[in-house]
Amino acid sequence: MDIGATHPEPPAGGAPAILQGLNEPQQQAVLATEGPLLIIAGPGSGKTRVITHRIAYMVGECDVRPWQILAVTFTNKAAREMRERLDRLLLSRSQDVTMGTFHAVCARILRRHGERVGLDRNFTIYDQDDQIDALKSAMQLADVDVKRYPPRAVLSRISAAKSVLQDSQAMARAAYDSDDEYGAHWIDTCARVYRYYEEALSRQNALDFDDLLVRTTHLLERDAEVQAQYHQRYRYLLIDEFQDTNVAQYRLAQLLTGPHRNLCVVGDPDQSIYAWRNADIGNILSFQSDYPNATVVSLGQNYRSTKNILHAADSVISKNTERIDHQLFTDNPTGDAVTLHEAFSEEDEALWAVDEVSRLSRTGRFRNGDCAIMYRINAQSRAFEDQCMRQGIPYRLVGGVRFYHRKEIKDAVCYLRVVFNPDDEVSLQRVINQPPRGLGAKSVQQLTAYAARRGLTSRQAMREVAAARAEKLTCPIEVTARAARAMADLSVTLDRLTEASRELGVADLLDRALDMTGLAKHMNAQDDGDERWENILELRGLAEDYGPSGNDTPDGLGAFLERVSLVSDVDAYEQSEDSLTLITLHQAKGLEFPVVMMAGMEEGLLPHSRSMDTLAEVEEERRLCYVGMTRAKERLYLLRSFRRRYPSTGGVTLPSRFLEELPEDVLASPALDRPPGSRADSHGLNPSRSSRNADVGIGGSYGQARRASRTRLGDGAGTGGDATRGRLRGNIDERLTEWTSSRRAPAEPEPERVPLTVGEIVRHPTFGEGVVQDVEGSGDMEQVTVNFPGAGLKRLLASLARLERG
DNA sequence: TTAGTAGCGTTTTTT
DNA sequence: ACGCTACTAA
Repeated sequence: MDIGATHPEPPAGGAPAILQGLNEPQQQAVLATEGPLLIIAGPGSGKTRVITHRIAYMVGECDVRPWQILAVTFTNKAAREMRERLDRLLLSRSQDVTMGTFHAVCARILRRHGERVGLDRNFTIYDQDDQIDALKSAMQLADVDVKRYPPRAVLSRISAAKSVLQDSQAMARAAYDSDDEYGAHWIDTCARVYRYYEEALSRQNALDFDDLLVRTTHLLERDAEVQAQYHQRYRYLLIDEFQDTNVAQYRLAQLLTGPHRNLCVVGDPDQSIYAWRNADIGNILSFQSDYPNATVVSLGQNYRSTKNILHAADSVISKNTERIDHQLFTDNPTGDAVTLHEAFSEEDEALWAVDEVSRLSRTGRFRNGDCAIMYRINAQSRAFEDQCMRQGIPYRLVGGVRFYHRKEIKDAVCYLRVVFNPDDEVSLQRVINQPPRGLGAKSVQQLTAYAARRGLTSRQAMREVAAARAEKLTCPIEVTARAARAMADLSVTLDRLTEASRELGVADLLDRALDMTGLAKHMNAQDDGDERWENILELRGLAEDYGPSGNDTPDGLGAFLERVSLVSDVDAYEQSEDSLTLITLHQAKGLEFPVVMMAGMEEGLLPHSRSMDTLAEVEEERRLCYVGMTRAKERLYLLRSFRRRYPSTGGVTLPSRFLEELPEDVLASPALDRPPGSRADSHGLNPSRSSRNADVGIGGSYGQARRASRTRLGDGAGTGGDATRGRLRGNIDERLTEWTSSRRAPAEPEPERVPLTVGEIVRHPTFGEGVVQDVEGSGDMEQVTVNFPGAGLKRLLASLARLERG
């Protein structure tokens, strides 16, 4: 608590320059270098600045060596940005500060010391697709019906267990101890699959994402020597985005923190948006009880957004019930009103948004690069991409269909993975008949069955086939002569490639692999081959940085594959200067833009239909909305479309409940000011609209309607609340009004809901059948706790959840 | 037994 | 507009 007394060597001669321009709490956070520290940092509070200044202060003023600092970030991108900022403060010395995600840090530790817990250095890292593949095989072995137990659901249960460091035995025990027979059976089944899955991954010398954390934790727990080594090495630990860490990560942080207890965590409960990935906000509470004497600093002043934007965001987030109230304030100007625009279709939404961006850049006040369009799901990006291409607006799509998930990339990478780790079953299965070489389902099945009987991996079995063939003996596996030859050939090819990997750089190895396996030829023969080949070339460009594997080269094939698994952010490479950013709300965390447009502010999209059954889910969606809004510095647009081709919205949409939570005095709704006639012309439901050419955005009635709204936008005056509400209620084209009102605003008051009772059986569209365990509140606030055998205990808002009495 | 195709159902967020 | 399954032709 008494910071001045604890930090080493208070600088002589007044305040250090590094504190210049920081407010009092920020200075406190920078100066508290020794001991545990918790920083609760609201959006735009200069958190990144505080962290980098803190590191710079430690190195510059406190005699801390850069390599003694470990900074854990949420994404690789965040690490890169932190390093760039730090570079400016520390110059070259920042290169010695270790930065990266938990997963990257763990991978490094395991490559180095994994052998101490029986892990081969050449382990493969399985991503989610690989996990599903491996899990399906495990379920087959465990004789579990994939129809009744969807692999995704099972995997997510297993992942939840790993996130709290529970192994299959512990999970089985938990199922056994459970007094709920129905749910216990489900968990027990998962635990059984889990055991097979564990064994399979261990045989294949593979780790999934969760394993990276779990295995590193085990390593540090069981090997005091290694743990002490890291305590020696890292004297200062820093975790950013602490609200998004899971239990395993927190445990890991504690293990890495030596007796010095120099653990600094930075987070914001209101920006916790990864609970679905088992992030546990309880970590913040745990930290406070584990380190009762921690210095706590709260950064509440916002330097990013205008008063209007902050007010709007605060008004939304304050609707969360499970929340520690956290006051935000800003000295920034009031700024422009928040703009609400309601389009008729997703194409119109995109047209309007891109038009608005180009209009803003014509005014000279903003550039394309100042603007970002944010959305809930990746599929929404398409309409915006189309519009950008039509209007010739340069854009940068972040994430999207992930580069490494494209089929051709995945195939090429899997070949390299098999070359690197011959026991990687998942990758081998994927490429064994890619390109088609006569090894169909039957042959592959025979191969795996033979391998299983003999206790071999498939790759070893293939070698036997090749050996038998070379000796002109009969094939040990019952397959056709053609299949036997194909197996033998592939086996020889892979062995040669493994051989070659010792002396070739990764790019050359890739070339040879593509050639020898026939993948290159196959791809070129395909219709969309050109595009695929482009992607392959991009991968090759990445591979050029990686040399031969050698014996202990740190930057060989292994490093390349690790990078491919852990770094998903390809677009970091083509950061062209002045282009519009298209990004999901999740990915936007930690970023800021002068102009932010949030698209698809509709029920079913935000909040997403798959995340609105429980109060906890809706509150996470609300936080997501809050994160998006607080990315905006100067202008915030909220976009919504009346119609959307998205199954969960059912064609006609309802406005997001979060729009209703906006304060009325910061809104401007430019569409209101349009002359009544212009709308139908400009936005009409004419289906041929999509075929028109690109000049429409400039001329035509649409442009006029937009110009009419511009005057209103400029003066920043808020539109009356009633009018705004009226728009939300569907004060629009008559055809639509009919549709929407028939769906949304019943003429008669809704019939009183008959409350559910404990013990009643209900049916839920996603979770299936369950038993009501508890009922609280009434009316719209009626909350029920239901035990679904397939999904566990869920707390649902009865008015929201689509429950049927069973 | 394999390869190619037609039709099916399906769509969150990501280290 | 996407991938997976089931079917058919070879």
